[in-house]
Amino acid sequence: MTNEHKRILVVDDERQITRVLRTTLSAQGYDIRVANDGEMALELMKNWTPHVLVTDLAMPNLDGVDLCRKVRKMSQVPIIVLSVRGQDRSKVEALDAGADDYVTKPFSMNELLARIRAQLRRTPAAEEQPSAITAGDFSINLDARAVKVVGHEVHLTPKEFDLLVYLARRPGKVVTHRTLLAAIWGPNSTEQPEYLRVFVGQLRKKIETDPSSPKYLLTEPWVGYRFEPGS
Amino acid sequence: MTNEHKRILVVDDERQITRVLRTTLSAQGYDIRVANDGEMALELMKNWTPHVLVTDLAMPNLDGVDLCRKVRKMSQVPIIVLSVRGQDRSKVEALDAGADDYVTKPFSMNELLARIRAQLRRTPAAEEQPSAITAGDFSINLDARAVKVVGHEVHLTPKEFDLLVYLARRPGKVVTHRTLLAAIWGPNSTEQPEYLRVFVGQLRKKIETDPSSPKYLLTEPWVGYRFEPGS
DNA sequence: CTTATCTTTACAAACATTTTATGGAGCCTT
DNA sequence: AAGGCTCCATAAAATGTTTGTAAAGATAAG
Repeated sequence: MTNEHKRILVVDDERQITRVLRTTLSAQGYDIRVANDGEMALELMKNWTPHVLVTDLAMPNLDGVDLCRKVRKMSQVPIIVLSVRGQDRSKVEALDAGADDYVTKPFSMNELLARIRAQLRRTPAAEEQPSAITAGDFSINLDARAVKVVGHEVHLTPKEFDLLVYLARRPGKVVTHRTLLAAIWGPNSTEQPEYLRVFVGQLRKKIETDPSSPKYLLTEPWVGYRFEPGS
Repeated sequence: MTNEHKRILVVDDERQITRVLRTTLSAQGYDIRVANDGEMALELMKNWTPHVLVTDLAMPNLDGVDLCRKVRKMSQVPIIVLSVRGQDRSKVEALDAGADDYVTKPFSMNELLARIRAQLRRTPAAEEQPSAITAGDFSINLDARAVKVVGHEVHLTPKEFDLLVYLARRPGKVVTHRTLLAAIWGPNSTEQPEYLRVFVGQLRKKIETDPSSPKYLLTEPWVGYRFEPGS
């Protein structure tokens, strides 16, 4: 099994830790994203649906235990908790809150990697879980490839769908033409930005109420496009 | 959730340990059986199919790592390894051999109990495959390989049946051509998507009221097919 | 040998994508 | 302020691929 396309969300407020984890895990071929607190992690969960979540216990805003509880309400993703606290009370609390594993800091990176592999191994059916992106007016069911805008279902062609999903996973962020072309049409097609305009236009016709003054799929002149999920 | 009827197999050659575990786990309401080495554990596995396996690493006859490997060939039961060895090498080896968790001795009983709960939580009813699928207008008897659509029985050939069942198990989800071909015709046949069209056509002739505008077996152009059970 | 099933082939229709063309909006130079 | 330039939006034609369907050949079971 390759690690590619396996997404791991790392949650920790200490930059030191997140930097090391990002580097090491990326080197293993995993797809990594980092959140600095629980709130941020929950936001990311909605659009990015990682295959494993690795989180610290002590954090500002929303601590690890509460994060576990909230995540469990929306997902079965395996959770590995990292913490300096070695008492059983902490461990029991975290595990009963929904965590699947608890590793005490300082820990060996090899051990963490093995534990991640063990968690990934248990969920080959990860594909079976309905994955969806819900944000603002949008609800995108990745399995059914169905898109709903304010409750109204629209049908998209493959490229349109890929384009929307790519943007919807990065709400509010400007994505350059180059990046979009590379993401949807492959890295060799970054020279002709022609299609992009056409497809953005078609997508707008399907998802916008008034395609001539877009609300969701915005143009960032000279740079690229940006997706705003609305309300 | 009650712990009753949850079976835990404890494997350790030290009577001291097994006695404590048996007492504590039984007090929690679990159903316990003990094996004193790996061989014995494998024997027991065949007839008793525990919900969790807790095993020591160092054992006569068949050690913990080998036990993991052998168990994994026949079962997906969660395995928790107990060991005095705290080096990452041991941990990595055991986890990669199929263990789901690794606890270093001495350990707190509360922690072990929490880890057992965490493992049990992940496997609710994963095992049982229903012998029939009923959804919407369809009723599929997997044993008899018989299909009824709105009460009307239809006869399907083996491949047609396999195709329908594969799709019906994932209602609403788009299944790619590649996946379908691999599932029905074997992983080597993903290059010739010819049959698929033909079989989908035949299946439609048999299950759809109007095959030219399908209602149940839908095409997702450029992607694959999708099954909707109707009403 | 007959029958049921599976495989292969061929072609028109349906569809997504790519290409091309046109008009407009904003920015810079003069 | 006017012209030239680039970038953006849109429509529509051209291209190429995928899909539905029928039917003929191949294979296996009884």
